[in-house]
Amino acid sequence: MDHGSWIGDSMTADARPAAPPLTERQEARRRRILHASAQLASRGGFEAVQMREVAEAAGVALGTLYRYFPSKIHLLVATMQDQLQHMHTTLRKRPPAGEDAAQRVAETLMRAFRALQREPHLADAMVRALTFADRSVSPEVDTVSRLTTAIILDAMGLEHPTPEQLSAVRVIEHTWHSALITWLSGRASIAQVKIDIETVCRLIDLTAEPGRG
Amino acid sequence: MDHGSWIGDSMTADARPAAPPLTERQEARRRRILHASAQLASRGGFEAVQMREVAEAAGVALGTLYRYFPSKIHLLVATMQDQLQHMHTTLRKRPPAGEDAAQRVAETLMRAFRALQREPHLADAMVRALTFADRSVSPEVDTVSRLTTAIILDAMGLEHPTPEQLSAVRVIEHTWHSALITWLSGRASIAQVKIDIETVCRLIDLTAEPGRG
DNA sequence: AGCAAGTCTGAAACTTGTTCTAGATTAGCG
DNA sequence: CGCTAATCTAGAACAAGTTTCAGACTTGCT
Repeated sequence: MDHGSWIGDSMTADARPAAPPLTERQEARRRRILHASAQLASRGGFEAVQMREVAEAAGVALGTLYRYFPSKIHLLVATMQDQLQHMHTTLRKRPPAGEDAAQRVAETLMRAFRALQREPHLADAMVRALTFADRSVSPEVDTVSRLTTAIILDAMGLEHPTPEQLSAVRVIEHTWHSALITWLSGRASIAQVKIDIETVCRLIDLTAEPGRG
Repeated sequence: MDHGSWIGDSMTADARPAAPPLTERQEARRRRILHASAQLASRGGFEAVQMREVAEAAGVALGTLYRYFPSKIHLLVATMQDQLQHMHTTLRKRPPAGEDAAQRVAETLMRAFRALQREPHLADAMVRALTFADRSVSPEVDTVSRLTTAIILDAMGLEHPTPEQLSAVRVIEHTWHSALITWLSGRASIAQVKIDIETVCRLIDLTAEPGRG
């Protein structure tokens, strides 16, 4: 239940001193662990990411794995953070081309969705971990959430969103996560996820500032 | 991984013969189990619902518990089904009084939210189980989803919703579940959940049939 | 180089969800 | 009532996440 401080623990709030800078070998270990995690997840989803196997595949002792990531959930959320970062840079290269903000956001999310479809097991592991995470993972989940928000705001082309627009973005994120869950558990089709995304994106029109981008 | 057929397994599809009718003692056992589950969940949330403890509190052997509910997730989803049923009947007694459909839905969901706030640990256990459930629990999760849909449609006062309206309802459900998650994990305040609910309910206005209730 | 503090390893132990087994109990039926 | 199949019980066993520990290795510092 209680995890002490761990390697890479930067603690956003000022509760603890800033992150200890990682040595090169530590950085390499961290990367190997995340890579192993993503690899195993790609094979068999959440259940296939077994801590002993991750440790072995990363060439690291079990105790060390737990020092870097204090739980399986932490590990998978960090994996998602990693993947999202990739996606964000990829998306920045080819921004969506839609007419209005709603279209661009929908297009962006559908692009992300297609990427997830290529690795459905990985998506399963990451999304399940994200929604299952309890309070002890809040800072990490929050980072993921901020990244997602940034991606959506990018697509909207907004620098200084109004509170109303931020609400719409939050609702879009809610829908995005939950729609993914229903798809992953086989309760909704790809087409249905598409419809839901397009539906929720219409909220953006409701909050558009007249005479602005 | 593979659970055989179990007590109370009614199997909506015609893959298996219909539900074996439960004897009185079996019905009583099932109730005791669900009661124990809710009780333990109310104390300490998801983690506090431990299968051995549930079995003991229900006065039933561990193997029997698993015969009635093939996994902890199944048990908690069934618990949620149970609670939702109560809520539905309660809500029917005092229908929401708002002017338009969006207001009534928002009011209904906020009422449900307040009920959950009274037992936050129970809410934690049920909602986490619901979103963590994998394909093997799809039928049960689907039942919960249909119940939720029914509650929302009740609030809207619709008998024959259009496909567009059903999309809106699905998006509202997505927001509802995901907003609850963020609240439970301490990443969103009660006020923020309220705003998100009200925001997403504005979608209803977008899909209102002109000249109909 | 040589020491102190911190880190990593390998292996065992512990926890809780899940499965299995042998025998006792119960339900349905002639 | 007495039989048979299904169900229930107690308890062991197994699986995977998590914790712990003694000893080896690194790092930073002088």
